[in-house]
Amino acid sequence: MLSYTEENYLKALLKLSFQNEDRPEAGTNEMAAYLGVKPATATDMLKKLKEKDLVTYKKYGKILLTDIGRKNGIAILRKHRLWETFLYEKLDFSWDEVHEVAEQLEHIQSAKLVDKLEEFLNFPEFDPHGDPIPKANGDMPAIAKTLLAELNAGQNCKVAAVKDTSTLFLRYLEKLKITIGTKIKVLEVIAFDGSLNIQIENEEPRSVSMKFAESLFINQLP
Amino acid sequence: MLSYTEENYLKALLKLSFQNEDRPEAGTNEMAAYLGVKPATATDMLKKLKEKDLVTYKKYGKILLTDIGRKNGIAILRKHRLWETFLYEKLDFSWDEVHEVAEQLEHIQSAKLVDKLEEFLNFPEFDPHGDPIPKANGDMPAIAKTLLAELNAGQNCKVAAVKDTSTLFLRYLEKLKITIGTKIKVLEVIAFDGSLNIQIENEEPRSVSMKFAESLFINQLP
DNA sequence: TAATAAAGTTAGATTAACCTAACAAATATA
DNA sequence: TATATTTGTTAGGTTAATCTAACTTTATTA
Repeated sequence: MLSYTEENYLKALLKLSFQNEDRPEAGTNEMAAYLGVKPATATDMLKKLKEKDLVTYKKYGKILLTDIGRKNGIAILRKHRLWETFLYEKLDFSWDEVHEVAEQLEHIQSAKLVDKLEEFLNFPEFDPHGDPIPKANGDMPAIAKTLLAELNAGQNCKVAAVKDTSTLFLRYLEKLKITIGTKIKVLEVIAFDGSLNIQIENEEPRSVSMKFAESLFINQLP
Repeated sequence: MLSYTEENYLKALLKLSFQNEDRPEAGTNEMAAYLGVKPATATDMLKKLKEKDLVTYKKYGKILLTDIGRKNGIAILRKHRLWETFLYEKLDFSWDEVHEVAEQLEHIQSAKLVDKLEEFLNFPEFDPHGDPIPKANGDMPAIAKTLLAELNAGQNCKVAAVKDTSTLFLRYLEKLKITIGTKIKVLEVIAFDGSLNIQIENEEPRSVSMKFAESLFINQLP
């Protein structure tokens, strides 16, 4: 049985490994920063996780999840995303409110609860932020990894997921009436500052910054 | 903010105060036994709770909840019973499975979550065991406190709640097709051993033990 | 009421998760 | 490549919640 804290370390490592697709390992400071603890604390915990065969760890080396560690991390991510979906769909929580509560709910221990919750929600594939929900066996739908910023003028796409899940960004999206699935057409790319002119569904064209375009994952449309 | 453990002590004290209607206070050993810790541990924690003004406590004296302590305890009970209702009604958990998971869920911190959950469940008054669910303001429907064992031959009643929530008892009730609201008629009281002959709804009459009759709270019917 | 039993407390340890401060290794840069 | 910077580790300490063992107070009973 893993402690609340151990679970958080595994989840952090998993998230960091997604963030750098080609580099699935992380460093001590990186993990500490992500978890809001001091590096010394992370060192201690990583040694402990190594003892439990959940991560590979060597002094001054990079950290990787073992297969068991990965399996556990994915189970937590699954719970997190199912709870987010529940909060959003059944309890009318907004996009930016779900995360904080799901951080707590993801640590509830009950295999039956997770599976029943999934069934109750009708086996959703994606959470409210568009991130894929792992199945009970650990399978996970492919992650969209094209950013809006990578498109050229004239191309069409559908919003697949948010890269930035900060409240500020999510509120801004709400204001622009952008949710998962919203269609966007790129009208023009401004070379000067990387900003885009886009058309959201059939609304009036508007401009968004490069920072904005780098925060949205999309699926291209023909 | 209360710790997980502090919350459990408050809830325990509240539960013990319900168990002895006329004696709302508890002793150190009693609490320790209830919580599964050693008396020395309970002593330490009670001192801490006293510092926080959640209980009244004096060396070698009985323990009582303060108003603040009671308020907090009721908030936890509210969460516990709402989650039990959710598990039972929405996720198809059985009578005897809900408690364990609700023990974990009751510690999730989010006022919005509790209130939204209550709304989602349609403001239930009683949990799956028939126990009253406190409202957001702390109000609580009256508790049925007549036992089936107190009735005489010829009297009718409706099952209001279970006094014993052990798996063994709940499973037995299921077998007898007794749930909250089931009508029972007392046909005969056997003076020898306190057992009863009863009719459950319109089933064949059957005998139940005194122990059984002392484990069910009922509301009398005319 | 004196002896015994039950209930409750204290002191001193332990464990998990955290910290600070000082140090060591690895990496980047002048 | 020597030095500076970044990254990571170690040692020693803190806090919350637990324990055991010894002790004290209160309650029961012979």
